[in-house]
Amino acid sequence: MPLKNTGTEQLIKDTAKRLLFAEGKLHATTQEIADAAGVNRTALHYYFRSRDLLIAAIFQDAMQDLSRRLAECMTADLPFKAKTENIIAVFLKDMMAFPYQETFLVTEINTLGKQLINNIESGPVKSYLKEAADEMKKGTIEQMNPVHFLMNLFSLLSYPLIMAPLYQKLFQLSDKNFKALIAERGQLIIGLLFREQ
Amino acid sequence: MPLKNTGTEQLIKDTAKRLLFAEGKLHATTQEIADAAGVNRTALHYYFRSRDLLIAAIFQDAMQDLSRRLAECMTADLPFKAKTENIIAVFLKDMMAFPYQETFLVTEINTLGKQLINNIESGPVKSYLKEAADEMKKGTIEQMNPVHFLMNLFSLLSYPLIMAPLYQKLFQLSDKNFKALIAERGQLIIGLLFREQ
DNA sequence: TTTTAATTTGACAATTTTGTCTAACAAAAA
DNA sequence: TTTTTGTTAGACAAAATTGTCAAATTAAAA
Repeated sequence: MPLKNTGTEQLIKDTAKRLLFAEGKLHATTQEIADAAGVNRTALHYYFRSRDLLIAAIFQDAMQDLSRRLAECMTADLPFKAKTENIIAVFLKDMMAFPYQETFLVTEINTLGKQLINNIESGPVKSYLKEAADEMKKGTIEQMNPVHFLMNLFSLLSYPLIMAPLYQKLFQLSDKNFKALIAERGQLIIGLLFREQ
Repeated sequence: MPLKNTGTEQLIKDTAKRLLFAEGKLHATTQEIADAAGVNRTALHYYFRSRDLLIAAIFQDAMQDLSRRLAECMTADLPFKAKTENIIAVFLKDMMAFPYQETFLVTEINTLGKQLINNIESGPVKSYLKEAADEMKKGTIEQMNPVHFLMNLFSLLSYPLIMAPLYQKLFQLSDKNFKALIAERGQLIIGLLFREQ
């Protein structure tokens, strides 16, 4: 008999991702996840066997998603600056929806060990770094280790969103004003990373 | 009778901070903390009553430490660029020792609520932002909302260290090479934030 | 409709984690 | 030395969290 595919398995995973990646509740229990999904906690065991396996599935999904996004963005058939603008658009959007995804990944790696990372493809990143090096020779971007360039890019994109709860208070910004600031950052980052044309 | 002050209370807190802030094990249990400190788990209850209170104490300490560092750095009696260089030195050193301190703060805020932040002093930051605005008028730094300038600064400083476990793999860097890269970032950040002299 | 199998659920069990209590221990004071 | 009190540790209890099982439900297949 084929699966009925009621969507519950996906619902559980999506709900867990919302709690973990969007709301940043990294200690979420199976009960909290089940409640948020509106299903009995047993369903979680039916589909994933155990909490650890659910977390492992979410971890793998997130790693694969990150790998896929990197591969798509880094190897897009675009000139370097346009490619970088696309990276910013894609990652900024993703960070706004799921600011704590990378934090979750790192926390899991820190608690379970680095062997969790087995399948992250570094090829696409390598080729982007090579392009960045070429741009530096051309003089369109500052001379530096290309790894710095990429770390700068991701830092400027991601960190403000990860630290939003702290920074909103520190800078005394309303939700609305903070969002407006974040929306400005795409352009601003381009301006910082590329020399004035 | 005076306290014997065996240092155990401080030892427990320091050990917990090491696990949480340095090793990034945000799910550390009381047993793990006690074991790492080499004390009986009961000692933890003797000094802090409960796990929640220990976490609360650590949270308050971290917030106060952050506040203090901000106040000291932001109001130092130095010209703007030197002040910024000092901020970089101070925060880079701290991030190298405790990369997950801010992550811990944000995670706690996300799980327990924003009312956790009651006593962060925004005055010193405000005055630094004002100075940054003045520099923009003078033209030594790019024109932008000063909040962006400060978010850029902290992002460039902090994010690479927080994401080290991921980035080392993604960039295929040994511990040694990664450390060397991080050590370069102070200068690099200054170069990015300040116009060529 | 009846059958069949996937799904969902509630009750219960096991495990993990946290918290308490009492006694042992250690060091300063009497 | 004896007393006193802060500290530490082991045994036990409670609570929270996770895991299991069997029955009920649902929807597709026969």
